[in-house]
Amino acid sequence: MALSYAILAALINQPCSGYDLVKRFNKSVECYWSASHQQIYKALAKLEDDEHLLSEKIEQENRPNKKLYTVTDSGRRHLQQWIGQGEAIAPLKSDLLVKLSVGHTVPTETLLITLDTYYQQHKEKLKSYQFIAKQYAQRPDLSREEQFQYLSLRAGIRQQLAWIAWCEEAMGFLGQPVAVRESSSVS
Amino acid sequence: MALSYAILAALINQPCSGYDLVKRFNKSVECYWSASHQQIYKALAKLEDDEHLLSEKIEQENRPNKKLYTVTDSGRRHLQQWIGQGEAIAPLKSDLLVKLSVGHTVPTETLLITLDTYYQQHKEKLKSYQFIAKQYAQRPDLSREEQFQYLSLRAGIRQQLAWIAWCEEAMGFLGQPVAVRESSSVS
DNA sequence: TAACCCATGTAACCTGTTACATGATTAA
DNA sequence: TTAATCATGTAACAGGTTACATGGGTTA
Repeated sequence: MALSYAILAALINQPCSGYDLVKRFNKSVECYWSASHQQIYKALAKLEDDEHLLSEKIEQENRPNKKLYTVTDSGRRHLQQWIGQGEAIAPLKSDLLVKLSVGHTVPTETLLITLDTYYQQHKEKLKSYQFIAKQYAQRPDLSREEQFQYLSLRAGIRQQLAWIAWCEEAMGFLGQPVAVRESSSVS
Repeated sequence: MALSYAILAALINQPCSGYDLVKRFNKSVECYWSASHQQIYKALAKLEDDEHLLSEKIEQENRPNKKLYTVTDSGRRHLQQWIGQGEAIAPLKSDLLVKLSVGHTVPTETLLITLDTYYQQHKEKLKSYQFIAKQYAQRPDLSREEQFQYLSLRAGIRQQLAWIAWCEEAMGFLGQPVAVRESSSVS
């Protein structure tokens, strides 16, 4: 359900092919939803069937043909009415928290190793978000459209910062020096 | 998959029936995973079948009988090896962010109303987390088991705080006075 | 007497993941 | 010549949601 809306949202900003959508969904930010190409192609077919999307066949030389998808008026209305709906927030689901909540059943060393794999990933993600954010922040002439994208991006950054801060708290609790690897080494 | 582990984690702390598990999963915190009773009963049956759980039939008067589930040695090992595994962090999926990223396509007023429904829910959730956290914080004699639960809870709190701060930022961006309803009214 | 709690399930459906399939072009 | 990119799909399966089912006991 939400996937269809995420697709409409992506295509309303920039029409493209299924293949390109997959990249936009899974590479970097831009999208606050994720899906496999199988899901996306299926959802695109459904949306076209429901006349929320129009596809135009683009013939190409030296590479496969592709379909360019554009949002119809009906699709736009469909998306707009969804935006107007307040929904229940998704319940927190985190395998890391499940693991930590029974941390007393495994050796501290094991926990630290596991925790660190999550920690590194959150730091990576933060870095890639901040890289994009910097490009927005440096320009004073953002369009309203871009301002909204920037705003959403800042939520992603806040999330990652929250996770990172907590990982460091957890590492501290586990009695281990934080920041051995790279961050905040003084001097 | 992760659901089975979440069940093992919950039952290792405190054996109980399927019915009670449902409550522990969905009421308040304690669990960092969620599931419907249908899912839980199914997963319990599977876990018992795989000998990670043992069930004991409890006969009751004046109410239906129930099954008390306990984690077996095999179940404990199964959980422990999972805890030792680092996994890829779940990609951020947020319908609110999808909505805001195309905020320019709807009236500001609509966005504010939608945003507020999420905002209120995050504040509610935070309040309930903090209520439980206070009980942990007031006691200096926490067991190691409880310390780990408290630690996990603090992650939930950080998440909610991050969402709340961002909602306020977004409301500010939309040019609306924040905190009309209750929070941080000075004097 | 209506609604809710206790307690456990089945069935149909939708969503999401993994594996499989094709076939030309281009870069290492 | 191996792997990666472009481009779009099908099929089987696992995970999750919604609806349906039962039936006594308690609370308003």
